[in-house]
Amino acid sequence: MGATKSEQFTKKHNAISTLAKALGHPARIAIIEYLLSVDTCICGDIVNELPLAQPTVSQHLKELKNAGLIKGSIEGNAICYCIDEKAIARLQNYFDNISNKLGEKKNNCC
Amino acid sequence: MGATKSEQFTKKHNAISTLAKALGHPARIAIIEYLLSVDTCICGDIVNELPLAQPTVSQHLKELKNAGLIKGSIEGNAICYCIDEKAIARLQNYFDNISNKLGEKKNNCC
DNA sequence: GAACTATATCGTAATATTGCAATATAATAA
DNA sequence: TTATTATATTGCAATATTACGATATAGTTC
Repeated sequence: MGATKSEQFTKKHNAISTLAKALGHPARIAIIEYLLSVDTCICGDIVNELPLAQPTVSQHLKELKNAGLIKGSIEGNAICYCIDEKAIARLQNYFDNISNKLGEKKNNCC
Repeated sequence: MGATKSEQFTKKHNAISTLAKALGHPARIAIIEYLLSVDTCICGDIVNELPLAQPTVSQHLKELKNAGLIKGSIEGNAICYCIDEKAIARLQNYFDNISNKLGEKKNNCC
């Protein structure tokens, strides 16, 4: 016991929870916000932006990448990490949808 | 070591990551979707909807509640759980914002 | 009151995540 | 080639999460 029973849930539920999970750490939100704030994509100084050691940052970047939230391309010596708009669009869509459905509901609730 | 260094990050980053983290499990997404699908709020049969034991479901509900994503009100013997629209609105807003900012950017990226 | 129903909490085992020092890899610069 | 720089991987300790049986709590019904 202890392992998440992901197989028991639908692909759709797993897909959304994977995206959400990747954003479920302040360091990873900070990374997303940093990528959003820099205009050109001279990333790599993300490490300097965060109060964490380089291996830890690398690990967080890997998780964001695995979840499909960011993508990285090699830029000579450094690596250029960017937000993947598709993942953001998927999340935006998801919450828009929930919001709409909540709006349609009669408020005979809690 | 091993504990998340949440204190090192801004309140805003922690606030969003807390919401995202709460949605970072397929069971909790399934709960949200179930709450969304039932019209009147005769909850309590969430346990029957999920492939998990009652204590586990109760724990997931607690986490959603702690994060502010759902609220519950006692309805006689049972409990009526509902989505908290404010939390959804916050998330919707957050991703809308990111999406907009990404749109404004010149695509000199990855 | 006792029995029943719905939910929460406790305790604990299995697993996952977080963080970092040390080290590896790979490109660039000297 | 030998630094130097940028990033990734390994290994491991600390902590957190997930899951559930057993049990507690609290309301309902009889």
